[in-house]
Amino acid sequence: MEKKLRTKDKIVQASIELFNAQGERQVTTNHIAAHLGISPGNLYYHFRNKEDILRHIFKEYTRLLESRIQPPGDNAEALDALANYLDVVFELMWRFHFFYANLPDILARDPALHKEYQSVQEHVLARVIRVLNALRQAGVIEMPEQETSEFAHTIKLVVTFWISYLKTQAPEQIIDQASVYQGVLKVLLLFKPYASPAAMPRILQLQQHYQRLARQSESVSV
Amino acid sequence: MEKKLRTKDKIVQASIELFNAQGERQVTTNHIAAHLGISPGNLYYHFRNKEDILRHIFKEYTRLLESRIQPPGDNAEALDALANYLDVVFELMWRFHFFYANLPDILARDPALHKEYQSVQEHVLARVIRVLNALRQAGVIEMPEQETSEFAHTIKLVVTFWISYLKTQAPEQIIDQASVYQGVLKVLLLFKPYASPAAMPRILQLQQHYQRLARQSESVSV
DNA sequence: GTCTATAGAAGGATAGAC
DNA sequence: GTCTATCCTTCTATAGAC
Repeated sequence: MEKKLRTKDKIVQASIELFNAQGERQVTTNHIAAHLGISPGNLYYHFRNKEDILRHIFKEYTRLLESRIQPPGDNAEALDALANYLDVVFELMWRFHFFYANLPDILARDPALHKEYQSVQEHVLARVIRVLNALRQAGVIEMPEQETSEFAHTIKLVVTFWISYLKTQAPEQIIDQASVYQGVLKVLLLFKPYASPAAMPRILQLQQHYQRLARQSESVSV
Repeated sequence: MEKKLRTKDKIVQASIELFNAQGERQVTTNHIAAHLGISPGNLYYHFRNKEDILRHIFKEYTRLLESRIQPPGDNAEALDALANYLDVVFELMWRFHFFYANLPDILARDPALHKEYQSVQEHVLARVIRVLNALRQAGVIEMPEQETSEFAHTIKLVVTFWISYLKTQAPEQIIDQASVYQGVLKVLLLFKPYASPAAMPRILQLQQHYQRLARQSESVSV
């Protein structure tokens, strides 16, 4: 929240910016330093190497994820929990989209980061399963209980690689916030065939909500 | 089919092998040359650069894809067309899994290859839509017509990034043929909620077929 | 904390002899 | 067609002065 950032924080913020704009692989430590008007030596005073920067970025990502997602105890309304999950996940996906654009590559280069990522993903999977079970119990979806876990994996796959899919389909890598939100619609589509007739209006309402957010983007008509 | 391969073909074959085993990014032109016991200079006599090799590999991939997939006119049985699509796509995915393991990265480095890939993908999308329409007309699935295209994209996304998902989830990148076939099961799961009661037995039968192929792998229990 | 200068390593690619 | 030798470029990372 402070206006004055220490150099270390400025490096993290500039890295996120540059990675998102040009791709993580394209941006070197020298580029980051030049962008900030500092020397490479100074950057290496604050971080051991580029992986070290990436780990800090991931920590920041995790911190935001955990702070924004609804606490598990909050049983207000099953569909609200789903919307909250989608809101949080896709907004962070937009803010850190460089990470999702080349996930296997980034993880393969740093086993320590890969481990951390997996540990976070276990929590995410558990949360998705919890949301699905709540939706079943609330009568929103009709889904065999033994399919829940598999379905949760499918959701996670679609969410995680939506950005990558966009990049492989689009002629240029024009990823904007609206195109990211088209991914939410893809996830909702997965739910639709499971929706109970009674819950259909609410699902359609949710769909329209995200359609508005995704509208601005004509980049990909998928 | 010939036993004697020209050096150029040997380079392509060795590249596929090494890329699959160690990842495309990790394998340099020098590695490829050394593996074949030839000089780097010799390799560069046959190929302008590494991208040139990758383009040749992709051409080989495309050739196999088109030669094995059922011709569109063949209206024998809608579910057979689906099985044929899954068989061909996942078998080739296994043989060229390095390509799928880092698709956005590989495509981002070579705009020409990206264009070719997109052109092939358009054909694939059209084929998937044709299969879906055939399944609807045969009464195998019940799906609103206006959802078909979106659903086809979802299938393509899940297929394309199944390998990447495996790599992000598994502790080590142990991709074997059985784990690749678990992706077929994920795709079938997408179909299940749309299956008409009458067709369910056939779908389950297909599911069991691929479960046998996927059985050997305990690497990931997703 | 920050800078300048530079070492060091890796990979891609080419020249020229055979 | 193939080899040896080598250059060029890019990037990471460190040493040492301020």
